[in-house]
Amino acid sequence: MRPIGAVVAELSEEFPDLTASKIRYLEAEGLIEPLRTARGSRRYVDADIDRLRRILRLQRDEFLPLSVIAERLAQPDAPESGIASVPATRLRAPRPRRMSSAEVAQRGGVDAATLKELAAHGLITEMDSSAVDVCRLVARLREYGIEPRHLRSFRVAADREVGLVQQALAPRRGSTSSLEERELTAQLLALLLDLHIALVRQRSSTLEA
Amino acid sequence: MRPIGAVVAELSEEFPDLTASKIRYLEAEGLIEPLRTARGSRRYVDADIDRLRRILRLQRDEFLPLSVIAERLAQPDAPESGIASVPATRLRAPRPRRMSSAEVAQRGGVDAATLKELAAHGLITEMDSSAVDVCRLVARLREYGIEPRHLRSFRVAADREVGLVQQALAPRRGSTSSLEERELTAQLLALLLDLHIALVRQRSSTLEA
DNA sequence: GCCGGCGCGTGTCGACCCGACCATGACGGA
DNA sequence: TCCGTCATGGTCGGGTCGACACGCGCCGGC
Repeated sequence: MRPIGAVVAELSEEFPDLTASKIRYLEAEGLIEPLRTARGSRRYVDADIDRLRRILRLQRDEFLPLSVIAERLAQPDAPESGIASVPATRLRAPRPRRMSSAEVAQRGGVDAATLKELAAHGLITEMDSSAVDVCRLVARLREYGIEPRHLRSFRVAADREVGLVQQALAPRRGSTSSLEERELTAQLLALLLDLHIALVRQRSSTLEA
Repeated sequence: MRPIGAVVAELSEEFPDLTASKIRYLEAEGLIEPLRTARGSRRYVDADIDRLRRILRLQRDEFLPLSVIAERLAQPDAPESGIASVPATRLRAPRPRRMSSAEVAQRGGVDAATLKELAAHGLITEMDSSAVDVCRLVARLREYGIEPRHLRSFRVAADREVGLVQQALAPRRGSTSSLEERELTAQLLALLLDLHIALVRQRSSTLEA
């Protein structure tokens, strides 16, 4: 139950350039609706502050436009903890381009031996643009002392994840168009990915203690 | 080696409202620099098209402003396939709030029995806001016939992922500040998450065939 | 009397669209 | 062969929309 100035002060630690003007603007756009005193002065309760903080984070960290933020906040079943859902479009993604293993190694910034190792551990199954991603990530992980052999469990996890989707969609086989099926696959994968993220976060927060 | 109209036509399938005007604008902003004929007409090679496609995807799927897109494309070790890196900020995230299991069940939209089942399978270890996320995701997965018991492997995967980070950072224990350490943890987790995503994508693309 | 809050109008910046106007190259007809 | 016209592409300047910042004049309370 605080006036607008107090809100700015309270949030100015995390958002130094927050202004009263901006808060009023967000209200004008329908993103928040604080109480009003009899005189018309705005009063904010804790829930308003929470919502405001979420809005500002989505802006700052994910660069979302206000219209998208409004939608996202309107969906009550979206994850609430600051981890936004991985948009399905990112998994729907482009058809990967096939390339030679030499090209994969070069673009991925690893040598041929590493590439072989990755293939041996099942981390790379196809020589295409997704393999390039894997190479780059592996190269960066190496800086932290993490070697390809430490990553075998990731292969297993990915296999299971995809397998689960296949299994879940098996009953619908043939009854839907291939377009719908791709869409469903992407949605399910996105959900599972979110679950994975949520679990990792849960564990890593206990890790800090 | 095509003129601007051909580029628009080529990309109009994925980006129906792409215009020549927009492509010129992106060039003015320094995001692409096509070749020029002697007369001054723009000519685009395959690499330009690839880059353009990446720019447009980052705009459409992640709503990034052009300035951020420019930075991201300048970093050569970023994933290239349309799956952008999970921003570390999303894992750095807010301190989870502790709550009662009743509250978790209510906010997560599941019943007490389901919650117990999730705890039994190790999918929920703490009663806090991250647990709410897990509940919501599980509830939605149920619509596809995926039950908590199918998700045990996710727990294992998350445990290993966090364990790997712990192990990788163990040698630095004590030598860095706890702030730096949190930062490092977040970065490593983000990298591993990207790897997970890349692997899933690799597998799901072969699945379509 | 001054500070914090109010609404309102104007200004700015990013990301474009659009129209004016000009240059080129291909085509068909006189 | 020359001409008109059309499609395509170029620059340039102005207009729009979203997301604000800023300043104004005006209140009410201490």
